[in-house]
Amino acid sequence: MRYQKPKGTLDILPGESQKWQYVENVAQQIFSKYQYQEIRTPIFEQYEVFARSSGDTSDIVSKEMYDFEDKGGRRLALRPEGTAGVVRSYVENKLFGPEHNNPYKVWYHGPMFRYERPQSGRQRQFHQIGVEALGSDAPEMDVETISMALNFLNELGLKDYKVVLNTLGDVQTRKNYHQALLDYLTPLKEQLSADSQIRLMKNPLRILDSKEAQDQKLVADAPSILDYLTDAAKKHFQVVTNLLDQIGVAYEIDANMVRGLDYYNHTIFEIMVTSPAFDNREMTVIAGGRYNGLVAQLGGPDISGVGFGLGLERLMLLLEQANNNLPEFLGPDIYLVDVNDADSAAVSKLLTQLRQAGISAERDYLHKKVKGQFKQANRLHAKFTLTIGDEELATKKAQLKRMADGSEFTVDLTDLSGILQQIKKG
RNA sequence: GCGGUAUUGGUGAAGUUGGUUAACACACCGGUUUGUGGCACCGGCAUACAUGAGUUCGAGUCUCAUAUACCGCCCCA
Repeated sequence: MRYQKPKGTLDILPGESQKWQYVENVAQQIFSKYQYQEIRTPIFEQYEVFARSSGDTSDIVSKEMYDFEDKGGRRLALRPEGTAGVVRSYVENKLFGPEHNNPYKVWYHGPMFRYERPQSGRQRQFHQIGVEALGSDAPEMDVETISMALNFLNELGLKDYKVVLNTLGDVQTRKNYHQALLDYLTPLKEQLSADSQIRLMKNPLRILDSKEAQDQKLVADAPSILDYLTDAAKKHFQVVTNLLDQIGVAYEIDANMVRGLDYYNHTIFEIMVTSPAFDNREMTVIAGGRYNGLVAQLGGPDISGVGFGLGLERLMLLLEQANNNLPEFLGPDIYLVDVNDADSAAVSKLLTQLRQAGISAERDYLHKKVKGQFKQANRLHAKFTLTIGDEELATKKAQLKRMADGSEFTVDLTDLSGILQQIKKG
């Protein structure tokens, strides 16, 4: 039997994992400047948490969710996205209460699961970093969210992106527009693609997003949601765009941009990039928006939220392409060579002392000969080697060799700080 | 869920109309150097061609099924 990882999953091996740590560290740094703190919620939740929040007819719920029954007969699901779990936690822990700071700002990172066909940058287990700000319906909060996303990308050295913006308005807007769209499209039903004919019943907004040429032609003359905004919704969006203008964030408005999840309203945005990593096709790396009403939907008070999520697999492809100086794993500062097994205990003892003194140190564990140990030290990119044998142990003097140029220094084995000093000099 | 392409050692791969020991290179290990790396030379390294069936005297080479990867659709991060 030959085992292989499940379809659509990835081993993130050493070498690769450094990049992930780097990105997560940058996220942590940037987000904390905006006073976001990390939250860790379960990887699985009650099925209903996702079904209720995302919408029963959404693709995620209807065909992409990993749902299962546990041994106690509970219906659970692996999280397909991060927001629902965070909101559930916010409600369950009553984080809206007066003793907590609101807006309550959290970020998270971790694996998400969707049962779909894997492709480049798309996995069944994939990873997202996301942020949520709960408890403010101020448009300023939308803008902060967008600018934080951009700040994050900038810090990673990614520059070639554009911000695409739209508004889905409030409940009344949605209702009015929904009807207007139906009025327009229903007579044209026969001209729509087969997929879009189904969408017409389930979620007509999605037709706006169709890639079928025949649909796009019809959509071009469809009513725009921007003409159906209520006064309040219009005002909210205006403040958002004004603020973006004032802080110098360029954006495009795409009135046809929609969302696969039902819980969004008001401002939605995507940050898109065009990169050789995706064959120079436009690709969304960050998507977010406002979801007033979701907290209430999951049993909490009528509290607003806004956030975004980004796919780490896609981000990694971009970073590789951008070829920014990503961190590499460094070899040991010193590699201890033991000449024969009898000296092994002394070597291990010194090794421990060196590590306790705060430097990275390594030795041989394969009983290699001296030559082999030097090869190994070279391969690990060790900065120094220290050779220890009977003679050295007897005289307490040993040769510290700088691997870069081969120069050697005699050091006193009883003088740990002297050795450390020499190593720190490089 | 639908369609297309692919799958040979640790890696990159060659494998002719199905017919002896699965080429070559890199990496790795060992030796030349009985205590010192990066170079050179020598040697070693796939009972095995994704898995399972089938056709055949004989299959890495043909057929079918399954798995996985990649690409497109759907959808999305």
